[in-house]
Amino acid sequence: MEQVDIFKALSNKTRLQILEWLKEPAQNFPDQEHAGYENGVCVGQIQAKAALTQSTVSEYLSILQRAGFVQSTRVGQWTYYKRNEEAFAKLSKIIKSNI
Amino acid sequence: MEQVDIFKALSNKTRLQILEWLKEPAQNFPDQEHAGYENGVCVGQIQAKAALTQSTVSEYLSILQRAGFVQSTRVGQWTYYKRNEEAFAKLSKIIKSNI
DNA sequence: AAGATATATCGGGTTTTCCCGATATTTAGA
DNA sequence: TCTAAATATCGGGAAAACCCGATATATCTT
Repeated sequence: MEQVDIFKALSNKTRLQILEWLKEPAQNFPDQEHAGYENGVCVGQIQAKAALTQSTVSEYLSILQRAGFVQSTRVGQWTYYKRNEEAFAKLSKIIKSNI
Repeated sequence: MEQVDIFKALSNKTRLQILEWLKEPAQNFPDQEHAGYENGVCVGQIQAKAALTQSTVSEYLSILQRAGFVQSTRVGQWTYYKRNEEAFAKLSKIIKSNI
């Protein structure tokens, strides 16, 4: 993954919003309460909130995952996505000193 | 300037490279020695190193400036661009805590 | 004032991104 | 094993970004 692709992943309003939402899963996705939030939030919940099609949201999550900002866990027929805070810390450092 | 436009400004290899070059003006632009580096580096020097057309480089610098990453100073017929380190520090913090 | 130099702006062809609908894949349950 | 549900992948039209050449603007020199 090249530097520029990291920034491309963040160059979209919806993707930035998804990352924000995932900071507070319980508050932003109360409908998923029954399943808990240990593994993050499933695609369907994110899609409903983003108000885009399922395919688009799935692709966006894939882009964020390739860039390292989220990680996914498959549980049955659901795929849960949660933030990978290390990636943000790493990028923060890079911007502070390398760029 | 919206968050997403900050990242769009960084979503291009050449623009990232320009920002890197401007970290060490004397080393990366030795041909400008006579004029000093207090105000940064002039467009022509950056253009030569980037190997893109003058219009493209001028536009790229404008994009970086709108995003706050560089600031310009006009001296005679030259426009000098230098890094604005505050913008990087600010973005670093935002990524660490806000995004 | 006229010509030369440096930079900015404009118009547009090419490439990439956005976002969709259709379809394929994976897993659960009857 | 058949159907349903959740997600991933594919193909493509529309919008945006890339990058160019041509031209406009600003400043310097003569």
